[in-house]
Amino acid sequence: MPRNDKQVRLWVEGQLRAAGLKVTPQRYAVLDYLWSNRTHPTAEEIEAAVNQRFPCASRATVYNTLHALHEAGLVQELYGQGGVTRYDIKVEPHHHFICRRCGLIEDVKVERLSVKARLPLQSGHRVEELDVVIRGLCAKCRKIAEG
Amino acid sequence: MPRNDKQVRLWVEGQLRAAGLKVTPQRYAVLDYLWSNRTHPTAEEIEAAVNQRFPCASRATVYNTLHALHEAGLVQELYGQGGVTRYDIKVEPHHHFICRRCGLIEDVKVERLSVKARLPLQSGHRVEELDVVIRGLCAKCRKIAEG
DNA sequence: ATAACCGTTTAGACTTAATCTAATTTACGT
DNA sequence: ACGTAAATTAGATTAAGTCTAAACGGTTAT
Ligand SMILES: [Mn+2]
Ligand SMILES: [Mn+2]
Ligand SMILES: [Zn+2]
Ligand SMILES: [Zn+2]
Repeated sequence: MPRNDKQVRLWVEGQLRAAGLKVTPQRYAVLDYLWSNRTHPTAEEIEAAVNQRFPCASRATVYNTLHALHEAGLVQELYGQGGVTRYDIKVEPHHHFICRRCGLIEDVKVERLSVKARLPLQSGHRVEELDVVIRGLCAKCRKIAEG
Repeated sequence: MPRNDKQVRLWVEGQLRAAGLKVTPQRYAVLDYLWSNRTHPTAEEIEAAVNQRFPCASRATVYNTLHALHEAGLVQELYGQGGVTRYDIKVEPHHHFICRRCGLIEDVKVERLSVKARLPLQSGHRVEELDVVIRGLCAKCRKIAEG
């Protein structure tokens, strides 16, 4: 796990190369942003952040990159209410709490959840991944709702 | 659990009234359709099905109804790849398997999965619901992919 | 039954996340 | 350096879902 800027650079480049992707400034910027911002940003937020200093990535490229990273298993896509996909770097597996009122998304460590699937399913499907979304009211919205 | 048409009619009407909703032909049609079609249809599919005989529900009404039923806890919304929400009547809790290749959505009985959340979360959030999505390749796509 | 109220329905315009396209640029192996 | 396949781009396009203001119709009270 990289600690300083140089290590992050090498890690990001290594991850891209390992996924068979050319290392472009755009891809670097997107993956570097996701590495240092675990806030489940939307594609639009990523585009804005990445283009803050020197505009360098078009919308199409941001989407292309995110899809490539997703297929490479480096990035998780979160589909939620509102039809806006959010993106999350996949450094270690974790689940999510989502507040139904304010939309807050919070990581939930796997240790706080015990999920055991009786696998493989009888149907012959191959299970690759288990996404758990805990829904409810965050502490803040709870206060408001409970009065 | 209703068995014949008349019982279904009474059940559907009762559910609507219990949710504080007026019983309109449009709402009846949507809920009745979801009762008898557990295929995770999209709003568009529901609209088409409901309007097959006598057009009676506009797009806005289909969405209004689905949202009302969702808020009443009668209908579950499934957000997935492609930004198209799918709807599922909530008769008994269950989870879902989704094939990443062909998009197949299959119910997974809760008995096949043991999910235990160490709750409540320390954060003070109120947990209301646990959605589990099992992702992978369905038997059919598995064969194609594995050659 | 009648009336009146307010929740519900409606068509169609509108918003916007995401995709598509075809021309241009660029990373990288040789 | 060069050549080529891969990647980027601006802008048009698609389509899921929302919004609006006018008309309608369940429900309840009389
Ligand atoms: Mn996360
Ligand atoms: Mn289901
Ligand atoms: Zn909240
Ligand atoms: Zn499949």
